[in-house]
Amino acid sequence: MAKLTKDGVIVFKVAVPVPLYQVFDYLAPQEVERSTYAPGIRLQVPFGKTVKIGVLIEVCRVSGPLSDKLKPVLKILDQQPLLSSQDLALLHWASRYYHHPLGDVVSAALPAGLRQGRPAKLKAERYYQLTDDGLAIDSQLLKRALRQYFVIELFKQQPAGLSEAQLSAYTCHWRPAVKALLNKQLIRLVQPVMPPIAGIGEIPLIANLAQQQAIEHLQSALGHFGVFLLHGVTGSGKTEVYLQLIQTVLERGQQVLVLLPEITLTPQLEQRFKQRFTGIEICLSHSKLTDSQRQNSWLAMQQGTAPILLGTRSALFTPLAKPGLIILDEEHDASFKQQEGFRFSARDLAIVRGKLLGVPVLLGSATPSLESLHNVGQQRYQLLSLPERAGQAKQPVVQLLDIRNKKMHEGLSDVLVEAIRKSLDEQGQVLLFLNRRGYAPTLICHACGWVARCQRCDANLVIHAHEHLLRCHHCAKEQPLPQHCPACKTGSLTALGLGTERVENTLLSLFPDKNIVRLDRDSTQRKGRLQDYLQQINSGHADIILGTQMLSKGHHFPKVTLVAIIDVDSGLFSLDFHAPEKLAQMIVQVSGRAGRADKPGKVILQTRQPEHPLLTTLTQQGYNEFAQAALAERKAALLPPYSYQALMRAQATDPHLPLQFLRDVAALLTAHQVNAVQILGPVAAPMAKRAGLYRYQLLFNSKTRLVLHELLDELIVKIAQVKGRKKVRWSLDVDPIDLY
DNA sequence: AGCACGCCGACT
DNA sequence: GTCGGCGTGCTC
Repeated sequence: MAKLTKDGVIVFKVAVPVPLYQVFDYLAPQEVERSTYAPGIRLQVPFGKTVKIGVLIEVCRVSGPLSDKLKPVLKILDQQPLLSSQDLALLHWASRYYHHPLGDVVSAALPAGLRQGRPAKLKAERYYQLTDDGLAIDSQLLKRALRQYFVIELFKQQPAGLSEAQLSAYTCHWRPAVKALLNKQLIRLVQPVMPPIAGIGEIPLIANLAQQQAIEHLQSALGHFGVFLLHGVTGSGKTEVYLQLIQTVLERGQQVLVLLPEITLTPQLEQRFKQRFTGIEICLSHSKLTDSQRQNSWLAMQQGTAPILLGTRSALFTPLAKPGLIILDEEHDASFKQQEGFRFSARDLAIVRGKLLGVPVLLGSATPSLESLHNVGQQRYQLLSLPERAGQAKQPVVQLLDIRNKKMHEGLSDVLVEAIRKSLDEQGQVLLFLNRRGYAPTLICHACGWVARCQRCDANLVIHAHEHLLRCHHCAKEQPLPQHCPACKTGSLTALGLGTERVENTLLSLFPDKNIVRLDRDSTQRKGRLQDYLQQINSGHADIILGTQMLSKGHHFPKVTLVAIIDVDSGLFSLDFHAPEKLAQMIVQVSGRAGRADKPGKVILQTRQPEHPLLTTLTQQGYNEFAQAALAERKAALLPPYSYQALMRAQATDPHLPLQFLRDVAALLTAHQVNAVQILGPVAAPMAKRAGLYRYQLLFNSKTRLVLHELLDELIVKIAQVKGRKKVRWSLDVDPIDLY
C-alpha cells in the first residue's frame, strides 16, 4: 500500500464523524485536479469496515516513508468547498475550546442531507407567471377563494413572474392556491429568468435619538470586527435598530446572520422582517423545518443567493458567501447554549466567528447577561443603550407585594385580586405569571404522608387534573391519578402547591364573566393553538392571560396594563449561582410585557421575602444596579466571569459506575493540577437520578482559562486509560450554565 | 459511535 | 456440540 514517488504523495487529513479526538489520513486520488484539493470539500472514505462521509481539513505532501495503514479516498463529493477557510477555522477553534472531537463539530455545522453525502445543489427555484387568461381575468371572480384572489393580485403586480421563495416572502400557504391557479391555467410554470427583486417594503420607522445614535454608531462600524451590546429596555425598539442596520448591510451587498433563542416563539419578529424587506428572500433555519428546508437555507447563504438568515443556535455555523453582520438577539437566553453532545455557546462562538470574518457582532437584550456586562466593563464590548421606550409608552411601576399573613385565594392575595379587578374594570388586560405548569406540583396523603414520586427520577409527580393523570416533568412518564392513597389505602389525597391549571380554576370562579387564556406547554401543544391564543390576546378578546416561561419570551401584548408574578420566591433559593441572574432577567422580561402602548403599566410581585436584597435592588434601583451587585458577589466568590469552569458529567443505570469513573478521572490529575485548579467532587448531581440514570459530576473552577484548558487537554488524553469509561455516558461541559 | 473479535452459559 | 451474551479494542 505504501507509495513513494519522486514528488512525494498527497495525503488528505479528513475529519470523520466519529467521537475521536483526531483527524484521519487518506491517500488522495491520483486523477483529481489540483483545484479540487481545497479543504472544505466532502469526501467518501473507508472507515474500519464501513464507509463514511468526511470533510477535507488539510492537504499534505508527504515525501518520507508512509504508514501502511493509509487507505485511498473513495470519492470526492464536492468540486467547490462547502466550508471556507474561516468556517474551518471556527470549527477548529470550537473543537479545541469545547474539547470536543472535530469530526462531531464539523457534523454539527452541516445540514443532515449534506452530512449524509447528498449533492450540494440548491433546489431549483420554480418560477410562475400569469398566462394570457390570467392576465385578462377579473380577479374579483376569485373573491370566494381568498388565497387565490390574493395570489393572483400579487402576480398582477409582478408581471415578470414570481419565484417560490418570493411567494413565501410575500405570504404563507400559497401552495394550494398556486396549484389551483395552475389547474385553471391562469398561471404557468416558466423558466427561471428573473433576478430577485430588490426593494425595501415597509418604510422605516422614525428612530428616536437613542436609536438613531445606535444605528449611526453601528453603521460606521460595518466592515470590520467589533462586539456591540445593545441594551434596550423592553419596548425601546431594538428591532428597529436591527432592521435599519440590516438595510445598510444589504445596500453594501453583504449578508446578515440573525440568531434568535427559539424562532418558533418569535413569529412576530419574523413577520416584521418580512414586512420590512418585502420581496427579499429571508431564509429560516430552526428545528421545526424539514431537513431539506434547512439545507436549502444553508446553501442559499453559502452560495450567496439569499441575503438574510434568521435561525436558532445551530444556524451560527451557516457559511456566508458575503458576510456583513452577525446579530444575536436576546443574548442572555440560555437556549443559545447547546445542552447535549457538542455543548457550544452560540453567543460565544458568534464573537469568535465575527473576529474570523472581520464583521461586527451585535448582541441585543433588555437584560444582558452578567458575562456580557462584564465584557463591557473590560472594554471588550461597546455598550449601546436604549434607555427609554419608543413612542409614547412609559416604564411600568413595580410593586413588591408582601403576602405574609395575608388572606389568599389559592395563591392569589386579596390585594392582587382587587388589582386585577380594577385593571379589568378599566378595560385593561391582565397578565399573570406562574412558572409551574400542571394543577399542583405535589400529591400527598393526608393520613399517612405518602407523596407521589417518580420511580425513575428523584422528583415528585405533578398533578394534571384536566387529563386525570400524574406526570413527571423530568422524564415525561405518566400514570393515572390514583383515587386512594396507594400506601395506606384509606387516606384522602390532597393537592399541595400551585400550578397554572389550578390558578386558572381559581380565576374562573373569581371572574366568571371574563375570558381567561392559559399559555403553557400543555395548553399549546396542539398545532396552531399558540397562534390562536396570541390572536385572541392581541385582538383584545382575552381579559386575563395566565402562563409560564413562555410568556416572558418575545411576545408583545400591547393591551396589558397589569402584570403579576404569583410566586416570585420560588426562584430565590436555588443552589446554582446562576439562579439570581436568571430570576432577575425573568422578572424584568415579564414586567416588560406591561404597558407597552399608550396605557401605563403596573407590575406586582407577590413575595414573602419583601426585604430580599435581590428583589429590593431590582425593583428600587433597576437591572443595571442588580447586575453590578451580582457581579460584585461573583467576584468575591471567585465565580464566573471572574473564574473559568468546566463540568464533567457521567451517568449510568448503576450508581456505582459513574461515581467510580469520575473518581478514576480525578485520580488522573497531577499534584500540580490539583493545586492550580479548584476541583469539586465527584458528587451526585442535584437531581441524582433522572429517567432511570444515576448522575454524578466533577466540577473544575480555575482562576485562569489557560490553566483550565491545559488540564482538560491532558485529561481528555488520559481518559483512554480509565477502565470503566465504556460503561458510563460521560460528557464535558465547558462554561456550564446550569450545574445540573 | 459502529463493528468485530473473543471467551463463557442454555439450547436444537 | 453450537447460538449468542456483551466486555474490549480499533478505526487512517
